[in-house]
Amino acid sequence: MKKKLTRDEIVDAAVRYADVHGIEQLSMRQLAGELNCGAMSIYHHVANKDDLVDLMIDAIALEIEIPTDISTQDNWLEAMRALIISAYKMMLNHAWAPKYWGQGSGPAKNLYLENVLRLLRQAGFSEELSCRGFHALTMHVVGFSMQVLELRPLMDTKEKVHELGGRVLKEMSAEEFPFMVEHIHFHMAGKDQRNDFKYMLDLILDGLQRDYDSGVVPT
Amino acid sequence: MKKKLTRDEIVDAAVRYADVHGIEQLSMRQLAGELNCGAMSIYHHVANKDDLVDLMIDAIALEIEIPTDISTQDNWLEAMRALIISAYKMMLNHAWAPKYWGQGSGPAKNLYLENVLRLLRQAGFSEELSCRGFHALTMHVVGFSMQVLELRPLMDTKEKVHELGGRVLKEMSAEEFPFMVEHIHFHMAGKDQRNDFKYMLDLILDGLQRDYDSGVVPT
DNA sequence: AAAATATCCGTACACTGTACGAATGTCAAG
DNA sequence: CTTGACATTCGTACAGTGTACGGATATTTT
Repeated sequence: MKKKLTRDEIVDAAVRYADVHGIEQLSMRQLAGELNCGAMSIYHHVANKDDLVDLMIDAIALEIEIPTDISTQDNWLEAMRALIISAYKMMLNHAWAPKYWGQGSGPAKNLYLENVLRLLRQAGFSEELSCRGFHALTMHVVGFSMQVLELRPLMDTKEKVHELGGRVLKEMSAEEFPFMVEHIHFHMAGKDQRNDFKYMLDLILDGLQRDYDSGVVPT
Repeated sequence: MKKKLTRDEIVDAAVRYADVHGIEQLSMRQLAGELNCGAMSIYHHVANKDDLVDLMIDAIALEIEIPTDISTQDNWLEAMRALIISAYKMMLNHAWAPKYWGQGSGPAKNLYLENVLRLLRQAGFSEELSCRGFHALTMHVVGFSMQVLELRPLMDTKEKVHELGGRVLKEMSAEEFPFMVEHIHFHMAGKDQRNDFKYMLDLILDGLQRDYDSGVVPT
């Protein structure tokens, strides 16, 4: 018998492999190669591949920084901002995560979700408004990171932006899609250095705060 | 020789098959069975499976209702609302769409994106603010529909909501996750009949309008 | 020491995408 | 009508996938 194989080792190796090579390249045999073991050995610690992905999701969920009770008391808004941004950054560190985030449900992920809810409820939001805020915020993290992660590999250097922009522009007529062409030129000029994630995050948070202050009932 | 096979037939059949059985069940052989042809025949009309998915994306993009110039003149806001909601409804009709939306780039999809940009620019938004609005709105469609489509099959009937809620509650201790437990009970009570998609959409649109009125420069 | 259990892994099977080339149909020029 | 070029269909084959099964070996329990 070789070395003792553990669940955590397997999951860690799978996460690393997916980070580097993409999750579509992650197969049980590849992973076994990484772990210097036979492919079927993995199945003694993991039910099947879907189960493995679930465990991977919860492994990366651990990277989210959970607010302490102390940091909460000051003001819920800053604590929430930090929590959501931390979750967002975690997603950006694992390009495969947003697409699979939804199908996982482990303790670390639950702790994250619990804290989103907690900050809202303890700030005095009604169950209804908390429910709305909860879904809005968690959706924003997944949706935005997915969008960014699709675009980023195509535009992470100035050269690539130009190369891609040029290729797209060649196939797209300026008569048919004048605003798209303008938009691509805008990106190619490198003028999009804003942080839209935080902008939209504040949009949501401000909206929630307004509804809270005005006592609006969600409809 | 059997019947003449066309690209559109293939793509339509693929979309229907993915709608019914899920895209993960869509294989070239299954699709060939649906079309009463050999698996390899498909490759004469389609480069490979990725290409097929691209074509599927553009096929469903056709379902988005594009605003006419007339409907635009009244007010851009209502036209934009209608356009975005139409795109959202299209996504809901094709559960596999949001995950693959990003990797497709055909004329119908481009026309949709072009119109999002057009409405903003013709309403007088700067390039900068249009860029922000464009990404915010298109992201909202994909992100929100993905979230909804993950949850919906688990909670599309009262029985399933109860069954799922009960199962989750059994594994989740109320001491560890009190707010999650409360949240699940809230959903199980059927009190979440709001339309959060439109709520958040208006949040974005109002935010853009405010920035426009106050002449804020995106940072 | 013997039996039970945990862990590892080689083999096999049904499935996938698709490269290759052979078969068959369609059509145009001689 | 014949012939040659091209379009279209599809059978076979191959490498890769997830994983069921059962045998081998190590560890623990009795």
